[in-house]
Amino acid sequence: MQELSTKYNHKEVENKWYAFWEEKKLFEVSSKSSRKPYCIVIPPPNITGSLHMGHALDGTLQDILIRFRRMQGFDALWIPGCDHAGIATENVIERELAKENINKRELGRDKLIDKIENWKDKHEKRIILQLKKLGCSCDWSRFAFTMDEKRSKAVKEAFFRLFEDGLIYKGDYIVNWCPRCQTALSNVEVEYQDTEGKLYYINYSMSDGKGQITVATTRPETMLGDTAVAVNPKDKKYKNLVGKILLLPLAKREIPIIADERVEVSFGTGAVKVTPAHDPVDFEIGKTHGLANLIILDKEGKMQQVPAKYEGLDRFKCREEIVNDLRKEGDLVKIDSHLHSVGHCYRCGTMIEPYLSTQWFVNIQKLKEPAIEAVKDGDIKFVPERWTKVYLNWMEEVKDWCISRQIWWGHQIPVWTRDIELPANVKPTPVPGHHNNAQVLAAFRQAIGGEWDKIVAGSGHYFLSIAQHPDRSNWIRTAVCLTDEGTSLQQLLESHGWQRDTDVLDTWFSSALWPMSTLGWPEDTANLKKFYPTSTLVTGYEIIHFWVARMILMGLKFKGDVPFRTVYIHPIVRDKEGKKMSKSKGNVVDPLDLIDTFGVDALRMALTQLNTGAGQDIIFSLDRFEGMRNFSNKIWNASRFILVNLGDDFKPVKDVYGLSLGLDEKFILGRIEEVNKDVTELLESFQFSEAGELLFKFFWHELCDWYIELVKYRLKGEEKDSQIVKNTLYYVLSKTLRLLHPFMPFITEEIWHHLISYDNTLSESIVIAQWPIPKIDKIEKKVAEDAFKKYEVIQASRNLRAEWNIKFHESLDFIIIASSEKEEKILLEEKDSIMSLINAKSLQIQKKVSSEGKFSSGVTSSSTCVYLLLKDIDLEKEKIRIKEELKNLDENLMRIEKKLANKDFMSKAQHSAVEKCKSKREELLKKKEKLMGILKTVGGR
RNA sequence: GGGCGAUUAGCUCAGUUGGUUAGAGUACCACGUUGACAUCGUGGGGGUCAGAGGUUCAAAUCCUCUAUCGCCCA
Repeated sequence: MQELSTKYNHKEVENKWYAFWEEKKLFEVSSKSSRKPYCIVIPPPNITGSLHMGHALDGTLQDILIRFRRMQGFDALWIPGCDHAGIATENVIERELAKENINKRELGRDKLIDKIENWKDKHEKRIILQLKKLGCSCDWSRFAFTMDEKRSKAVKEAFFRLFEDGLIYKGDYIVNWCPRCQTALSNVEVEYQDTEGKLYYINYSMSDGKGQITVATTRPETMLGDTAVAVNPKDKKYKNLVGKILLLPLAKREIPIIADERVEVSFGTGAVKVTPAHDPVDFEIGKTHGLANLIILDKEGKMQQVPAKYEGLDRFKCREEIVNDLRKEGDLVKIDSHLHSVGHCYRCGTMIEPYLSTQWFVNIQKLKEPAIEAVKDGDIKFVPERWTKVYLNWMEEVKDWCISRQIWWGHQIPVWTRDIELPANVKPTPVPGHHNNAQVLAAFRQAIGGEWDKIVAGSGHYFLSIAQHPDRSNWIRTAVCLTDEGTSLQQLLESHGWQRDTDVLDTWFSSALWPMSTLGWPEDTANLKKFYPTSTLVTGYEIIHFWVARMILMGLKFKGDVPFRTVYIHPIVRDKEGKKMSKSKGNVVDPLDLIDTFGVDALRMALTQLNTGAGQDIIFSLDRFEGMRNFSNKIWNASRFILVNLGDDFKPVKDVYGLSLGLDEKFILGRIEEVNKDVTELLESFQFSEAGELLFKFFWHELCDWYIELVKYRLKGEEKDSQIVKNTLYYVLSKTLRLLHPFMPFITEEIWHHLISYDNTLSESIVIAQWPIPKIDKIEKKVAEDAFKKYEVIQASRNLRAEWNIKFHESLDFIIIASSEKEEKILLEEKDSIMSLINAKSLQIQKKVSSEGKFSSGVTSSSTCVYLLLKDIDLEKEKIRIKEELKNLDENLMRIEKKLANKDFMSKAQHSAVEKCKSKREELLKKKEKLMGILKTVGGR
């Protein structure tokens, strides 16, 4: 037996085992094995960042599940990977370029992508390293990236099929535009701040000069783009005005008054201006009412297509001008101050501009039904259940998914378009997607010089969509979607004037395919057959919409089956003030720092316990990490104690239950079987914190505080007895280590390797050790009851020592009077171990004590009396002490008597509740009697 | 505006379908280094379960309202 340090040194231990696991390929899973599949795909961290506490929690929970299932004998496959985070990544690189005064447009698309790829390789390595540091047992041979070849293939295939089915279309959409960064922002990149703004009340006059209506707006400059004024149809004060025509001030353009339910009656005057091209709600209203979209701002936020006076003005400057002019014309009624939430660019802080642009969409309305049914029918289960509602609410009201982004880093949309003029006598097909209109097709063929057939002959997979040109009659817009890039078909198309769309797809488009694409889809692979649907998805609630929902939509569409059976939703880790951690706030905690300080096992255990059942957000606090570091040390030292005491020659028996076990053995063995059963059930039902806490309590407060303390003296005693103790310790430790392993993989592996020296049938790594099977038939309720009687006597004795401030090393004389024959028998049998734990010089177990004795006394819950003999006892103090206890007991007793005196309780309460109450009363009465007796001998009444 | 959730010890949090004297980690107090562990041991103090009503024999737990805080969607 080598020397073991008295302190657990996590750094030494952690460094060696991950390399060992990798070398032995313990995490790699084959699709050919016949074992049952259990599969998790990682929610891909994005390569812009390093891992934060959220990832640490996410990774820990997934790893617990995977390690648990692997030990249970499943083919437990955890597929790792990263996503390319289009906008965020491109922006990081752009910022780096900006430092060198380079603009991405000068650099060009290809060179920018080269730069990003270099950067990506570096960051991807770092993320992998971090996941390994966390102990994540992923199958690294299957590492996937959303833009690698296989995943790209999946993206193209999915896009093609959706396009072919007419589920992808191009349309107008209001995006969040940053006039400074010159790009559209995704919703998550917009930060909303409550801002003290102004509410302007403006009079719009009727075109016939009869009357007017007052509208309220926070952005008067956009009035130049107004195409209507809207009121709520339920609003009585405007009922008669709906349908009337107004003359827009300053622009002097005629616009109608319309009625729409989306108008809030209580906002301003209840009448609002409608600027469809510059406000998301107005855009929706405009669509309903067929209003024109007037785009009056350019990409830099300057006015355009407005009266010459305002043309080219910055939006804020223009606001001043407009307000002045309205005032001059007498159309400005008043200006109120107004608090509202305004979106700002998360990178540069510029106020974002809702901006109308043409984007690609997936028609979700046609896909969502099965995604709703799957969850309603229980094909997919959310844990905790309450997230089901969040998912369903969103899915039921889902809008079509805007999948295009005006950036370069991502999957470029595989569509080539060309506009073609038709002969005057042919009418274009109005609906896109139908290229079976013979007349149009014929005309189309003719229009491109009869070369179409030549172009497409034997040139692979394509889909041609023809639609009427949006602006020119008698023109068509053709769009060809391809499944492959760099083909001869692509070259031919391009040489014939087709141009590829420059947009790229939303990162979530590729992530949505992740559970399939990581298993090889669209190929019909053995992996896909074995592991799809995957078992569990573990992720935070903030991406239920972004990701979980879309994976379900895509899985059902392309595989006809859900992507996973269970979605485990965990909370967000917040800082100590409850704020979300973010780089810009500077409140992030780096898990690697915590690992360095406390050890990764402590970090994992702490996160597990903080991730409580209710799914409450986790408020970061160091206490728990410290506590779990201490726990690691406790495990280390208890194991060290056991190993040292087993000695070098120990050989475990085959069946510990075949030995003649004492009460303490029976108790601790019964408990480990129980814990074994409970931890298994808890993990199967995703109750991570409960499982972790149970193991913590068992190890520290049952195994260490009781069993190990009780048997210390026996290890030095008679050989036959010490063998029983050693075998029990060995058995319990070996089971506990395996139960702890999913939570604390490193320390358990380290100790496991010490156990291997005693038993060469143990697996070469705890990673692949069999999950222990609880021997439920060995759990005896009576054993626990008996053991508790003994432990209570010990506690009572310790209590007395503490009351009189007597140090433990002072050996003392004790007398016990058992409350029953049965208990007396137990205590007699257990006398030696009781004496060792209370450091008794002598211990008499007798029927009664002499009334002249000088002792301090305590009574256990079963009314066994423990007497500590003292030479110089302060009888007054002892009296007060006993009286105090009696008072306490009386209060208790009164409460119970009151209950039992209540007729309603006796007649209506469950029988078991009444019985429990009665036996409690008996217990207390008996105890009271003993205490009274003691009080009498002390001389008090 | 719609929805979801929270409020329990100084701090961070548990508390399954109502029935314990309401628990844990941490902090605090007293005593203790007895060879597994001071990252420890033994013992202890500390809570009107946000507030008000209600249902019930019985409420931290179920219902309603109020207050405060947080999140999501619009």
